[in-house]
Amino acid sequence: MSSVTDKISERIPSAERREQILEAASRVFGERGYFGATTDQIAKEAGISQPYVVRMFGGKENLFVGVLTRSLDRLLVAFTEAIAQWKAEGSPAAVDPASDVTPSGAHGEIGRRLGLAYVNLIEDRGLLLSLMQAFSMGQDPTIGGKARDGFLTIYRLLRSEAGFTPEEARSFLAEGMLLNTLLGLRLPDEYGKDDAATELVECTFRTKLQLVLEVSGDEGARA
Amino acid sequence: MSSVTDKISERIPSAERREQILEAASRVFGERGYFGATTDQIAKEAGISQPYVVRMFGGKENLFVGVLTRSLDRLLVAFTEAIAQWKAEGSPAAVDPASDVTPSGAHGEIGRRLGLAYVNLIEDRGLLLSLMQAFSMGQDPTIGGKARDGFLTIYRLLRSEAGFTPEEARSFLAEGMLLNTLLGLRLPDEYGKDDAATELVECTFRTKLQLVLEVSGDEGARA
DNA sequence: GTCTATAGGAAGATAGAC
DNA sequence: GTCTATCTTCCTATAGAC
Repeated sequence: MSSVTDKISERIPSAERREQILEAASRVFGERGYFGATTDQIAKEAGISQPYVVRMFGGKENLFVGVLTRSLDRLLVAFTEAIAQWKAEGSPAAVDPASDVTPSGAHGEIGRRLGLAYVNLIEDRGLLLSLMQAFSMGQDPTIGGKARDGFLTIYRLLRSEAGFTPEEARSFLAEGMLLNTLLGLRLPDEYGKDDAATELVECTFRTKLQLVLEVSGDEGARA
Repeated sequence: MSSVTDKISERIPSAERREQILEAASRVFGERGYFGATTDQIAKEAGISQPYVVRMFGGKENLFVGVLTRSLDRLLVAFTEAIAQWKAEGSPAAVDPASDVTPSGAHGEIGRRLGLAYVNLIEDRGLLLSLMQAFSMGQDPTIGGKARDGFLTIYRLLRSEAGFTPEEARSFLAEGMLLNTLLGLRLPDEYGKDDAATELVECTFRTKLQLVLEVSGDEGARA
């Protein structure tokens, strides 16, 4: 059996190893970005050697694309499920545009469900942060295209499946991008330490405050 | 007089040179992020040698902090001016909270003015993108703190000077973060090429479409 | 104030053994 | 499937001349 001090990792199927690496990479890329992250940090996080990481994915860029693809897939799945469930429970067929004016952010019940599904993704440490990192790389020849595609796929899903108007979709995405930004800033770590930070975090994460603070704390402890 | 092919740059006051470097750095950091940008790229962009960039700021990190500070200053100035002008023209002393429910995003006239001031900052190529990059570096011991401070300063300004409620401030910031994200994704470059991209860009930048497309195009041409 | 030369140190990738 | 050793490239920072 393998002990913690073994230098050579247990021999496991490559598919499984691949997934481990993607998870580790998601966290490290999320923390430090594409350029800031090193394949060595990712390897250590995954408990294997640096060359193995590179060999498995054929290079750092491919690995990042893998992480991005995985993150987008999970996000799409989460949204698709939320929409399916909403429809199954009998969604208001079509909202009268004129009456669809709610105080903060418009979009009704489906908006609330999608928002919750989004916040729940924080549990997958690194997912939203990796996405955010990718979304700042539009200029990159390889990554930029994938990032735009993914973002637009989400937009189309909101428009056609969730029935959002362009305004509603924009507003919903905006909330998501703010959430990403607060995570990127590590503002949840300031909760209780700074009045403005506390108010803003509370106001943004109301529904899931506990989750956010726990996850944020974990990350702080490891760094 | 100096010709374009001169190897040695014109001798100019250090304050002026400093500003040139900050401008160049703002663009490069905005494009590639803190880790992705190299001091050499910045030097080339500024038309001077790499060691001079380092010497002038004492290191890459200090340079980034300089860029961040400059960006935040300009943003604060723009907002402060917009608020001052709004107040001078006789702002509705205090909005009745119950009636302050507008279709897309709440916040009334002052929100529109601040939003316009924000979009206008796109003209300073690199400013918003550098900010966005900084906002994803909360984990960095040096930069993270400055970034959080800056973000919270904006938040406090919105709350106390512009009279926003927490909800309004959050909603306003969210719109800003979406705008940053679209710029980071280079989505304006897709305008007219993809239906979803066109719709979203149009919907987000309505007031300033022309400006956005021009600036975005410029960047594309240089890359 | 500005440069050239270069030291010193990562970091990504490859070769090859087990 | 996984590692050790190492090549090569690139980058920040320093030294020192003009």
